[in-house]
Amino acid sequence: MEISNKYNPAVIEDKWYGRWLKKKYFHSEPDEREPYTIVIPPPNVTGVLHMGHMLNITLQDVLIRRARMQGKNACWVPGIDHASIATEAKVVNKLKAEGIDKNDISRDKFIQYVWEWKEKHGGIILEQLKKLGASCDWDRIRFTMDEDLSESVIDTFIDLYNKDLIYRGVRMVNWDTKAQTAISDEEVIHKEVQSKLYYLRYRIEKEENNFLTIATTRPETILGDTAVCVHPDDERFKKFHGKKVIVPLINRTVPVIQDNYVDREFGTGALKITPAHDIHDYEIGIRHKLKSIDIFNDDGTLNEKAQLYVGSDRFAVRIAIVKDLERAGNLVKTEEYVNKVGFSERTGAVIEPKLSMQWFLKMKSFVKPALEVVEKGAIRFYPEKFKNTYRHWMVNVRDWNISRQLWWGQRIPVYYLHDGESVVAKSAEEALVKAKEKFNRPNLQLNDLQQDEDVMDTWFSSWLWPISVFDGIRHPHNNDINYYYPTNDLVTGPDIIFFWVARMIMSGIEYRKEIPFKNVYFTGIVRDKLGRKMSKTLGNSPDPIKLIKQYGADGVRVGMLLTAPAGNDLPFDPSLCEQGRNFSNKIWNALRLVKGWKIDKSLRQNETSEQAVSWFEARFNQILTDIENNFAGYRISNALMAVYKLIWDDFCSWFLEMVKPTYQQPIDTATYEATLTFFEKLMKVLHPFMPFITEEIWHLLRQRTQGNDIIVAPMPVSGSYDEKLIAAFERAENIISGIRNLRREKNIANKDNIKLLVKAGQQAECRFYAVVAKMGNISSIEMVGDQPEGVITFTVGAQEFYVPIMENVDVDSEIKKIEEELNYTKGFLNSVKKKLSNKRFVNNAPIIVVEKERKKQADAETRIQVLEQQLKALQR
RNA sequence: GGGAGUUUAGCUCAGUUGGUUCAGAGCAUCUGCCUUACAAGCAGAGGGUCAUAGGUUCGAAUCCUAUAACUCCCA
Repeated sequence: MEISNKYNPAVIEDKWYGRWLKKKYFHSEPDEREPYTIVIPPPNVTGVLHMGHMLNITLQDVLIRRARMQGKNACWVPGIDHASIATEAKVVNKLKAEGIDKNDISRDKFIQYVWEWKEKHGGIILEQLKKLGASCDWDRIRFTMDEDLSESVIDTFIDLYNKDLIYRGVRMVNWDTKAQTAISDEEVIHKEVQSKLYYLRYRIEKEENNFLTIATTRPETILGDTAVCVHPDDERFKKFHGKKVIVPLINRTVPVIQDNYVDREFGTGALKITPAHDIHDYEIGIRHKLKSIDIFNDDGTLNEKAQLYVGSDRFAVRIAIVKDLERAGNLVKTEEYVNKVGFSERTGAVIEPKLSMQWFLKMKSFVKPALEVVEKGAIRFYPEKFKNTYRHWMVNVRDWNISRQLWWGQRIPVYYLHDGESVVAKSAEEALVKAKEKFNRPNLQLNDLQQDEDVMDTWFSSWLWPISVFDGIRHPHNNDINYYYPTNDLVTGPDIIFFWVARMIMSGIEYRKEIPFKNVYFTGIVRDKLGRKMSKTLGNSPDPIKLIKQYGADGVRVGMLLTAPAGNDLPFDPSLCEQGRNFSNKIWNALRLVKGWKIDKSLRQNETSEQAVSWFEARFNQILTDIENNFAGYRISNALMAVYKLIWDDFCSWFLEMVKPTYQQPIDTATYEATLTFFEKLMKVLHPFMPFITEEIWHLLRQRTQGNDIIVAPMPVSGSYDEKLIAAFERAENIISGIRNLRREKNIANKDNIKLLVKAGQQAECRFYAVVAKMGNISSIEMVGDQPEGVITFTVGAQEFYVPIMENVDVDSEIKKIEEELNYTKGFLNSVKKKLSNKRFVNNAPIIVVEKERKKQADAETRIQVLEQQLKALQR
């Protein structure tokens, strides 16, 4: 068989992905097997594949493929979410470019445009996932705006409303002036910025030259001031108590009030109060029954209530008003100042605290059970440290603002009458029936009802995801939800622990009385080499599709996983994928070697091969146990590293070298069969990590019947193994390494065979001498009594070995070598003796530990004896 | 301002309830090899005061206290 000497992934990957799809291996239907379920964290409909997805998806694919091979009914549900703000912004911009203003078209027309956009550009990302090998059940793709999922969202709203958990009210919200909608607390990013602190003086009413000075970072908001506040105990301001001051430029008279909130150390100790535009001022305003003057329009420009600068943007006004204040003599001084400013996660706009009417979900009743399932371990977090973050948020949780002033999303199912009364219903028709009854007004018509203009937060769809993808909200007893829920593992980033993970736990308990998943694996955040988050604006993210072309999907998967332990940041360097590609190539070449062998059925298995096979059998089971433990603890990268070394070091470097027949010689059947079987097992263990190359090799190793594909082959399970055998082999490895060192030192080429003499004694025996002979190219191994003339020596443990050499032995260098070893061993012995002579150690330490030390002492002593004898022999 | 976490080799990280000369892995580096599967390779080697200072203990990378630096979350 001709197999190219470089592995070529591109063709093979497309071929196998196509066949897997065709055979429906990814598809799952409920049956009698144990289910294993993952729901994908739905990417944005607007998104394109980035490195974060690559990591996340690779991990999920590893888990799902492993479960599939373990005989479970594996179901990985893919999907996308509608990303209300981002998508709406995209479409608004697109329309603007075409000369269409959103405000000039109807809501229905706009939504139609969004759907068109979605059909054309949405969900590219899912197609890209296929390139990576993702084995999602593509027949189960869900979209948060699908009819059934939308209905689930509406039903949930109505249900929670009826349970009195949803309310509407005017609150201070985070206003995104660009998207012109409120956003939740979690969508605000606080960043430190360099700004200025302006000291402004307010004249005291009815007094000519008496002023009170305040400090502010937002001078433009003085136009909305309704008070100035000082600390009640602050001596400096006692004289102003009960007085009034005049707001500069607009000459509004406002009271000086007292409140403990004021930080006396900050600024001048006096605070201007603008209840409409600051959350703390808002609260003070309520306490002191202050008026609230909202001076901003929704887009961040000033309205007529500001009196001045009407129509100008808030940041332009800041510059202008400072000049005017200076001119009017109110600006005392300006200081440089670093403060934290909130930005919109979606649009980047500076958040404007704004009073507005919104819908909220009460969170309090959800907290206790949602916290408990994590605290008590019903749901486990990997790494565990995120429990702290979760707890902290839960304990301090605030009501969730679920309304958004947008059109793209599920519209709030509340219908208002002209007099402001309202009903909550699934449709206008239903609302009409309800309204007629509720208000006893049988003559009401459909056009007497006006539906709420707002839509719901996208996360209000996502929090139902593990339930709604199986239609478990609308039909709580259907087969799918009963079978697949709760799901098993969730793989996601720690950045959405509150947005999403916490809320799914809440909704799961509320609607299924059960947790939505058992384990949450938090991935690291993919960063560039300099530690910066990968982002489009920085342009520091490599194109995943290009990477796959360059290194193969398997190579990229390995590259992502090897250095990505859970929860740690992953500083990504494309050269990591090179390691993955090299590994593919290594495996490929192992295949070429094995498939190149000629088999001779008449040949009996030689001793070396027999030993090699018995060792690898044991070694495989030993490492497989490790791998299983790593999976159990979600140490996925450790599991991969273990297979990597098992294949590269143990299988390729040791096993294959041991059983490899000499050039152009045939191999016996028993060894050949054993080799193929090992190779097969290794490919199975590796398959979840590197699905493509393993499937290809699976089919090249042996003829397979229809349907005998590795993707559905049973995963090997670790068996017991002989630890003594493995230890004995390690000793053989040490002997071989001794021989290799000796060859290098004495410049004896590998192809020149040598003799090995073993000093007779207790430790002289080794069950792997045949292996030693082959790997060291030894012509014969003989037992001898005393050290013969003309040999050089090396020791393994306390066992001496001699190799006769042609040239004269360099006595001096031999002596030096032995003296070095002797020194080291004596030092070691000393430290052990010191320990043992310490009575408190011997009395207090566990017996096993003391025994170990005694054994060390004995071993060191015999070794010293041996070395000293060698030294004597040389010095003769 | 409040909270959490991190600090071990050039880089990324292991190090399980203190106990082997305990300081480890992968990559990178260096040396020697085109040895008939693989130079995308083989055989070797070097490299760390376990952030700092105290403490507990027979014994500390591991437990405690303080300090420093960094990261994240929240207000």
